[in-house]
Amino acid sequence: MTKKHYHHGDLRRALIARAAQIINAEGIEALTLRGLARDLGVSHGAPNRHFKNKQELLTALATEAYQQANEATMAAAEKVGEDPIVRLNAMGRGYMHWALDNRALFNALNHPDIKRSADTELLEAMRSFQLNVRSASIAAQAAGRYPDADEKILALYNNSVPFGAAQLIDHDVFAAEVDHLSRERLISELMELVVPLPKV
Amino acid sequence: MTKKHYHHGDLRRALIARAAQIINAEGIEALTLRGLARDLGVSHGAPNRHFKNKQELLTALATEAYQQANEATMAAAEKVGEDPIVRLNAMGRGYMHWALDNRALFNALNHPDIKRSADTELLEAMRSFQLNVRSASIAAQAAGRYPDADEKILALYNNSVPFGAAQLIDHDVFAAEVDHLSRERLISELMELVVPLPKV
DNA sequence: CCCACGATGTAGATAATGTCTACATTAACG
DNA sequence: CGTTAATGTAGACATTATCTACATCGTGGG
Repeated sequence: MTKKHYHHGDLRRALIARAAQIINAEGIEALTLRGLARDLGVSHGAPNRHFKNKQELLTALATEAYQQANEATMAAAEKVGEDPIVRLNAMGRGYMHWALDNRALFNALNHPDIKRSADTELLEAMRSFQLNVRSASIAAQAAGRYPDADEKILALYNNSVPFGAAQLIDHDVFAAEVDHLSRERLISELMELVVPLPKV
Repeated sequence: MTKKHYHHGDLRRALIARAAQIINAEGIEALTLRGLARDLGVSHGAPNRHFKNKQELLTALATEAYQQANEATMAAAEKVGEDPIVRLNAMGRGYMHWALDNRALFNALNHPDIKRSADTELLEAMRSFQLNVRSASIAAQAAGRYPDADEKILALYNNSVPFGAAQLIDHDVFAAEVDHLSRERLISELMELVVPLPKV
């Protein structure tokens, strides 16, 4: 058996990971620092060494989530090449896939109580993601998509669909739909409504 | 001064109203039953007469929110007459206006921790709202909007934009945009991207 | 008219939590 | 190899959710 270290090794990371699980499975109200400590086999005060309070833990969790979402979204764009319209479409799909594959983090990212107490690092992560989406939106507009629309409204629109749809699916409002259509097809057809791909 | 009644009068309603304020102002973690009791000048045990536990209060709050959102959305449709496409557009705008005018309730409605513990009444309110949106979506499709799209995906799409956009605006991600464009114009132009109104 | 009874509010107890503080152990590094 | 900062422990305290026994109210049947 693994010997008991006085020091955990990477308690900070373990706390964040376990917190994501709990929030996803039982909600933020069921998340307790003492419970986390118990689950990880450390004393109830240990988490305080890494997070001054519960809010700080939640903020760290959201930051992690934003960074992952950003990476997944941009990676999806890189895969499809240069066409700005194809890229924007791919970003929406990439975001949705990430959201549905990482529901715990996705929920953290959207949690109103987490955003409320954002620190500098989280704000930076949010800003970075927003900038990427906005740039892609502007590039697609330059390539001929909705040339007359207000740039800011277009960016809001582009955000809203993957963001809103992933939540609606996650919250089971559209659970039946996801059962019948394959998820891949659902996401593709949905994004086709927002950013139609050029006919080849 | 008002005399102190032993009985509050309508404590249940007062609790829900105050809870909405707290959640909106300080988050769900700051909401305590004892705090509510203090604010309303009753003993710490009084809320238990109306809600067996905190979850039950939150569920009641979300039910109220869904009913209001439903009413506001359908009232907006009624105002614009019979054309299904005009109605669908109006519903999106009506929903967004309600959401931004009632942020406390809107947040309750979207709160992942509230949906988790939905009871029969809340599920019914959610279902009713979904049915209304879906019917409107189908009617618009019959009137020629996206005739070839899958009906379920279309409904998801129609939901996602007002739902996602209202949250993005509320969470301050797009706060700057709302300052510069008037809210009315923002909502109209956004919905015009989703459900273009017929040229007159 | 009144009064018994259900609805509503009160007060105390208990277990659990967040967070603080003083102390213990360890790892890293000159 | 020893010092020091990082990390973990244990106990204290105020606050909370929730239960239970009791108090007060108002209302409808007699």
